[in-house]
Amino acid sequence: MTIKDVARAAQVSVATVSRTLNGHGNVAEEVRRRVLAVANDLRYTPHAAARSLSSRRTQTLGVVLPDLHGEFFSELVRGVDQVAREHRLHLLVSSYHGRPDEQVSALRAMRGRVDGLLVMSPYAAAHASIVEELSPALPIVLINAQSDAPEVLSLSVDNYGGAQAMVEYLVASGHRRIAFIAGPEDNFDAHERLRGYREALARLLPGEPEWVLPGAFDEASGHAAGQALISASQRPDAVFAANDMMALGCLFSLVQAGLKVPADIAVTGFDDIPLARYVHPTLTTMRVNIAELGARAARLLLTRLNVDAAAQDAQPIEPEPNPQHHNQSDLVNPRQNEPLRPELIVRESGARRGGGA
Amino acid sequence: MTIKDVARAAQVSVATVSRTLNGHGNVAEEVRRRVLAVANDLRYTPHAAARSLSSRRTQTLGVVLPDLHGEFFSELVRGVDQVAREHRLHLLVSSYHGRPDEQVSALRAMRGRVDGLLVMSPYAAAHASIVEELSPALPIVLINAQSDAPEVLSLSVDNYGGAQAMVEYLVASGHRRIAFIAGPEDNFDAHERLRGYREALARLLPGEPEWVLPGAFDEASGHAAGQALISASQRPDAVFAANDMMALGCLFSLVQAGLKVPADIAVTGFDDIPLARYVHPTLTTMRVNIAELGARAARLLLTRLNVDAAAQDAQPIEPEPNPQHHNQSDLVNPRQNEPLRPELIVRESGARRGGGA
DNA sequence: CTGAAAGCGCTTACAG
DNA sequence: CTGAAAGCGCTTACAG
Repeated sequence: MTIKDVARAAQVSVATVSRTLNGHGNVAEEVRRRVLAVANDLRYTPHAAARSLSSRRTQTLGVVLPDLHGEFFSELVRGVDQVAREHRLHLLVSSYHGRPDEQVSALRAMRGRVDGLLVMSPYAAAHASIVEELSPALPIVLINAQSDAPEVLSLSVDNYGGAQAMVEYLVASGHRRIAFIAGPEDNFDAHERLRGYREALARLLPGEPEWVLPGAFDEASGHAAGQALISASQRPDAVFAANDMMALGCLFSLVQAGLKVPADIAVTGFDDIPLARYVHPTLTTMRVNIAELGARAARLLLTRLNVDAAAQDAQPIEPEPNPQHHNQSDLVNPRQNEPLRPELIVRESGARRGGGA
Repeated sequence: MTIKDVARAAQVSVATVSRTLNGHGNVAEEVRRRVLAVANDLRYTPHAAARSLSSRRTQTLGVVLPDLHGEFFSELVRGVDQVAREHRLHLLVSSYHGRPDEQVSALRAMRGRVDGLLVMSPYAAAHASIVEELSPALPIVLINAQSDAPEVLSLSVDNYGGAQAMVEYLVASGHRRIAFIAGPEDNFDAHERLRGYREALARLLPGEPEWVLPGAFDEASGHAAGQALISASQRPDAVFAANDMMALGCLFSLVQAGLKVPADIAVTGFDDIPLARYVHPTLTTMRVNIAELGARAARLLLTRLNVDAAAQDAQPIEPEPNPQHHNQSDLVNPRQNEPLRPELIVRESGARRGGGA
């Protein structure tokens, strides 16, 4: 069942069938109807690979993630999927399970499969070379990472500002000795959050020393940090964990030790995972709208794709821009690559220190 | 950068380059090395669409889901992804957001994009026609649904057996009046769980009447069911919710009303969502290993693909089977399409009725 | 508005 | 073991 069969049945050339099916307009109305009717009767669907090969377009967006585990990635994919659907694009997902060499081949294999790529790489700039190798040929948007290559767009979460906002909140709530449970050394988000903690602490409480405990973004390391705090000679007023899983681990260890949260010690996190609102006490945290991050990254990529397409269209004859090219004026929003601001979610665990100051 | 460039640089024909890159073996060792070196130098990657068009293989598995929201789907995709990676296959994901008409076009559009399809459709047999239309051309594995078409494979969770096991546990724990919070009418899983509850109740407690409350698989309906139970003239000993979210909603409403769980009333769920181990009391439930479901569905699809490929290979000349064809003997496991058995996870909320019987 | 034909970049019998 | 050539199923200038 190919375009030839449709052409034969409709008594036209394959060129006319192609033009009709692609809505090129320059087809006589009567012929158009006939072709559409025949194609429908025959349940004809164009063969995607053939179409991609000749049109140089795959109608597919690639998403390359470090992993598919957990809510973060499913939310991200959900946001990307939503935008892709709006534009009738398909989604090819790929993960590299922490193996950078696999990511290289995964990225290379995208050639001829996707029109553009969304790449998430929390390991700071680890994959810069491959991205820069690909990006002239394939539009790429980096999520939560940066690249020196000017043609590589990127979109990130304002972890630095978010961490500052949390410290500001804790200080405003009367806390002074604020400990921080850091994330993995090689993690970009973790770094930015630590940097935000340090900056805000130095700015708001100039005399106060910083207090940083190591962590690995998992519950166990939060638990360990909590136990370290319990046995410290002087306990902090508040603990700010670089993510919610560690905050929960810490929370559990404090509660186990008989401490009251937040009366004895406040605990806050970062991410607003679903669990945050179910634990007792409920967790104060910074919410990051991951689906929104995915959706915005996808839109950013689409602008690149449309710009490129428009540039190609224009080359042959007229260099003047065609404003109605895709009726997607919302996509040329200049603020679209601004970092996403996390939102403070106040719940029980970070409440005001008993009676103020 | 095409295969021609590589051929020219290596001073061989494109056919030889193709054979080398595809590991066909019948290439002189010296030539093979030269081609590989040149291809590597040139950073050549075959164009996927061109390859697909001529080889009739896309090296891609399609996953069509009702939605991408939530842990269930991310776990499923994770399991599929793992198997796909092992076989160096790509993953095209698609969701239809509850719109059956969209699913039809989504499925059609898979032509030429994927070698096989994993389709999840909890709305009982709603999409039978489209699946049956496609399946002669495209191998399909249905997840948690069945089809009359014999060529459509399917894999499901043994919700019926799982629900029975939960009732058996509750009865063995001394509970007699066991209420059930049902799921959506049109949901296949929900139906099977209700059926399991009814069967086990009739079998184990012949005199006891069944007690079914409506629900919608969300927390709110579980909460409503809980309130209905509280105001009932005689409270049940235990409530078995058709999924965890409803169990949690019910749990919260009972605790709010001052009841003790499980002392006053036991509450159990189904699914073992992450929250289940964090609520108080922790939730007794049936665990369904969704990633395993995805992985097994993918393996089942792969056997179909390999069988078909083998059949094609065999047709031209020799009908004898080639046992070493893919060295994937684990894939021809005859038990591979057996339903996945959920596992009882005993936690606090479903504990033994005070002192037995 | 329509058709004949070239071409997209590969793979694969077919000959040698 | 190797190459010339057909063919996969489309799209798209190019003519008319």
